[in-house]
Amino acid sequence: MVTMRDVADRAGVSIATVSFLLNDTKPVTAATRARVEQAMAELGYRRNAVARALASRRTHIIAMAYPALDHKFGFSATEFLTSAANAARERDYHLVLWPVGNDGTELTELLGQGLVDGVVLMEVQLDDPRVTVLQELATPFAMIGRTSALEGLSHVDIDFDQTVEDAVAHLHGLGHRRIVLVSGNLTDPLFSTYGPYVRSEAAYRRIAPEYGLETVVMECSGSTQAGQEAMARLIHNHPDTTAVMIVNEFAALGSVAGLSRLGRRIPDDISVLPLLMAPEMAALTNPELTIMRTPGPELGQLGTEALIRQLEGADPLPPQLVPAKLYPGATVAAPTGPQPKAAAGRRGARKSRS
Amino acid sequence: MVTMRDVADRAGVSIATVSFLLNDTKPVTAATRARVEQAMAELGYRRNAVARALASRRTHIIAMAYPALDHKFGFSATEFLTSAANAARERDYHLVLWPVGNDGTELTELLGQGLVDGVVLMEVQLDDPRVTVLQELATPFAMIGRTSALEGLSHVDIDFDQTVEDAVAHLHGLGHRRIVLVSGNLTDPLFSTYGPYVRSEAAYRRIAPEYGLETVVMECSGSTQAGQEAMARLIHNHPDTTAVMIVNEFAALGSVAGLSRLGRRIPDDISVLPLLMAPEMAALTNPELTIMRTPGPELGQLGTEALIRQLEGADPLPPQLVPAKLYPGATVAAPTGPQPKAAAGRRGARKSRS
DNA sequence: CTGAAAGCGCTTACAG
DNA sequence: CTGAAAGCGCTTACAG
Repeated sequence: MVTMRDVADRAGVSIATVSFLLNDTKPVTAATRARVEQAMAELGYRRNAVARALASRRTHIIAMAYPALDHKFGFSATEFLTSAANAARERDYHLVLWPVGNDGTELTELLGQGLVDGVVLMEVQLDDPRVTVLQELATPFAMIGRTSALEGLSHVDIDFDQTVEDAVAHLHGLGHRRIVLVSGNLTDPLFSTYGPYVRSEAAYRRIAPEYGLETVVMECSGSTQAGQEAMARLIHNHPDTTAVMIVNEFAALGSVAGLSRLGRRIPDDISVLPLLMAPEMAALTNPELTIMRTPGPELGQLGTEALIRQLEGADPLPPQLVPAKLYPGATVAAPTGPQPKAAAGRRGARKSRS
Repeated sequence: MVTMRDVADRAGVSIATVSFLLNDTKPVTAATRARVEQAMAELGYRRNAVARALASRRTHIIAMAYPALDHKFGFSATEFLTSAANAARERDYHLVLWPVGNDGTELTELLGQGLVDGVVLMEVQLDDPRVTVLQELATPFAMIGRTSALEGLSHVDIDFDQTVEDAVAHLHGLGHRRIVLVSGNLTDPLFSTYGPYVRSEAAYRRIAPEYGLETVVMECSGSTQAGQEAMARLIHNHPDTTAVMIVNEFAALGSVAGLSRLGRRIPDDISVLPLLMAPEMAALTNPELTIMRTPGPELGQLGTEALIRQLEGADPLPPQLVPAKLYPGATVAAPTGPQPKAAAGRRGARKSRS
């Protein structure tokens, strides 16, 4: 292995000088620089990351902590992960993947090893024990998602308000007046404080009335099976529904299969609009889904960037909320059947929202 | 930060003794052990991973190198990744994710940093430049997948022969005599040497005749769109096909949609059997797919295990080939239409393969 | 069974 | 602008 010592000897300088040049931490004359750079090139020198980490107390490794047991690792999670890994690489950091429980004990254990400079937290609960752990250990971190209490916490997240607003506006504009939201299974303690469900539902309950719409929220677990079953309940309990918005991406896929099996034509009889989904997944159904596209690549990048800025002492990245944007497919269209009276009578009831 | 020095002082021993005990590398008397362990507990000592790495030349970090640009990161890849990350954690290793190109230049760059003990290679090409790089740098590695030349290379992979054999046997047993294989797009230089396509096709060409079947191989890129289009060609060129086996998981999903749009009933008119797919994906179609289930969790775990054994100098794990197993769904059934003469005439032509 | 000491390959005050 | 030296927190021959 070629060390800094070797380079210094060949260039006729001290190892300190090599280090200064390498890190651009002190000025070096052009002549010295040339000699050192030539020596490095000739020897094929590569700076040892471990030694650097020990001496500088900065490993340039960040961890992505995701609660493996509790959340399926779907397409969206994959987008977060790969974009975070790429963003880290671009900034000369490494990303390690830490599958940990939601309770923070494993996180404590891992952080104790001193291997990482900071942590990107995925699938954040409204009250997340991992946040407490990180704060107690004074470990820099950024959240992809948000706890309820946020003061001073670095985070990026989906803008659920804007996403739901855009989705409702789109459907309403097409003429839909019976729009149901399929959210999560809030009786499951794990998901009753899961941001995407809670925030989507809150946004829907606030926005739908502004459009003169009745609010109907259905609970549904995050699996294709559950999504399929939910559609049977929907048809039974809310037969006049013309459009369904659905939060979980797996359930959304199941809903299409479910409606088809129940003999409902999409989008002629009913429109389906997932609120959070990756395009790769949208292409999997027949017809291809119209979706609100999860900003996974953006958020993975932003979350990583927010963390690295903290680590480098740069200006902090302000919290960013990014909406899911409409990504056209073939499951949303104007309703064709007769409009329910109540809704029809409310046309124009939409409040101005300039 | 509590260091080994602090522990040693409080226990009244040298730091060497603490290290010996911690690593179980030299015997320590019960009395000494008790004192040291108490000191560690009282101080909340955690061994610093970076210092250990520098002194021992073993970082306990392994990298998963995946060619991000060239391969979609689908469900199967996610299964490999998460199971590898879990396996690493269980053995007290960390897994970093390296999105790298297929050509090995970035890999060289990253390996030079000395951060990882070894590499798990994903999406291995038959002739993979990354393998050359790893060998030249004498970096331990394990492949999930296989190059053509294998002597001495640690690897785990799908058992394509067994998988295709099982799939053909299953379909044949149900009465199918016109079984088409939809493989990859071999005109694309990147995929003409991609193991899953090449090996599936080779296995099919070898096995089908043993069952008295005519071999028909269709090319198809790895997207839902391509899978859909391939079905139009299939219906046109090979109208008497009763069953289709399809390698790529995205194309497989598209094929179901494509056949439906073309008015073919699945499985009444035609059976569909993907050769490599994750169950989460199989649930997405209507009807739900019968699949050969990719052994992603097994292979991710085995590949990681194979690498770690090399690193620890344990008995090497022999190369493992794991077949995809039949995972029942609703897209495979006995053919209902009239059997084509040629095939019918060959019944019983199956060679004995005891 | 235990310890003193060298060393892993860097970074970083400190001095000049 | 450059260098000598201490130190990061461990592991590991070597000696006893």
